[in-house]
Amino acid sequence: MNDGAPKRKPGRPPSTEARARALQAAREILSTDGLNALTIEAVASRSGTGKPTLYRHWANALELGMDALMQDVAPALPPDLEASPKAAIIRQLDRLIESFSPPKGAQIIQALALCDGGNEMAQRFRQHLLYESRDATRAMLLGFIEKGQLKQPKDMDVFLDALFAPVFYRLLAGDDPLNKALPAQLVDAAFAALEPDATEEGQDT
Amino acid sequence: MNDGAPKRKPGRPPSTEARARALQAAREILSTDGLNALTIEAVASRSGTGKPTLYRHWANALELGMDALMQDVAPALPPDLEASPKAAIIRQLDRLIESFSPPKGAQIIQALALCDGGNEMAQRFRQHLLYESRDATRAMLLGFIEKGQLKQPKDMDVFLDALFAPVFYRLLAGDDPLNKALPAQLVDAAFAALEPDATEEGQDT
DNA sequence: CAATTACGTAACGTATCGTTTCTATATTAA
DNA sequence: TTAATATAGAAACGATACGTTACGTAATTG
Repeated sequence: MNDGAPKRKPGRPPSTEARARALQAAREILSTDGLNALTIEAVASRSGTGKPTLYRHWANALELGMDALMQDVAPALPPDLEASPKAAIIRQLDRLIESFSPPKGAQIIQALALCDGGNEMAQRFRQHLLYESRDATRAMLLGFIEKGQLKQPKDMDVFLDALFAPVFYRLLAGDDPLNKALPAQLVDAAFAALEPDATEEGQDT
Repeated sequence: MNDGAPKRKPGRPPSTEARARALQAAREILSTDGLNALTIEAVASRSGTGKPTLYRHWANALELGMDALMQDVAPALPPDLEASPKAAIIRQLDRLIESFSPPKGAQIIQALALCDGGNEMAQRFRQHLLYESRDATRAMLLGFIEKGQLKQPKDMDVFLDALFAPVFYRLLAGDDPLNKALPAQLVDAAFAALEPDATEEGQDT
């Protein structure tokens, strides 16, 4: 669109450095004092940025916090159709759980619960945290199904929920920290519903 | 224990009426203005209760809110071993979803995300909202298993997560309101993992 | 009645909010 | 070089809610 005309507006340009300093200060506050301590004034004083500057970039402290939290969440893995379906999904879930290591996971849940939902920042946040890895996994599953390596689940969304929802549920409950074994358990349970015949699992008892 | 001695302390007893007025005002504020608007001062002014009195009953506005929210959540159904396993579970989930009808569901999620987790109120809240129906369902499932009407899931907690986690996940995501069809979908998906042989469902295609 | 305890009101100091005003600085356009 | 423009950071503002205290009143026990 506006490629040939990198027309810069007159006047002093916004300082990318001030923005970066603010985000860095926010990440530090999050890691040590939590989301409740992340106030605009705390970030301003810690980063040496003026409050009006912060309000030019973010509508309020929560949006700043969401921005900071997103920086620490690894992007979803690209679909990997070489591995086995189970292994590929487990890798996606592992990646997700890694990004939610304390104290980040609880803070992300808090931000998800607090954010408005209507505004643009909240939508980016949800997309990044809830749907990116889910969508990548969906695409991967469709690939496996097409290749005949996977049976079609009755309802894809319900199937994906069985994989992803427990991760967030446990963060929300808070009692039971996410552990490394969870992804394999979830995948096993979900796949059991897909394999009424092929008993590759030795499911005696 | 202290049954024979209903020993009342000297002095004016706490007013149960003031407490009830506060909870009622809190419920009204929640239903119209949301959890963010539920401040101690708002409840005080609306209910005619003094702030010190409120602070005698609750440590802060969030705890008051949790107390108010709990009043609107129906208790879990008692185990029902007469119905079919699927129907009985669906009834539990229906009951749960009913309690989460807007705007309550989102507020409950918000309170779960915000509450400390360590303090006693938060534990009661989680027990009431996350675990009561889950525990009732677990007991019911064990009953069905004992009667031979249900196959034992590989991991009971993962199985219960497949039923309950998606409900909270969808509330957290916010995009996709809870609908009446969800419980049956969840139960179908979860049971698919249990019935590699007994095809009581007509699962063709 | 005296002692005790909760009630509601008013006021307090603190924190944070989001905004406004100000001067200094950086950048573009003439 | 100069004028115009827009951001930077500092300081102060009024507003809201916090959680606490002091006070006089009401209710209950002994």
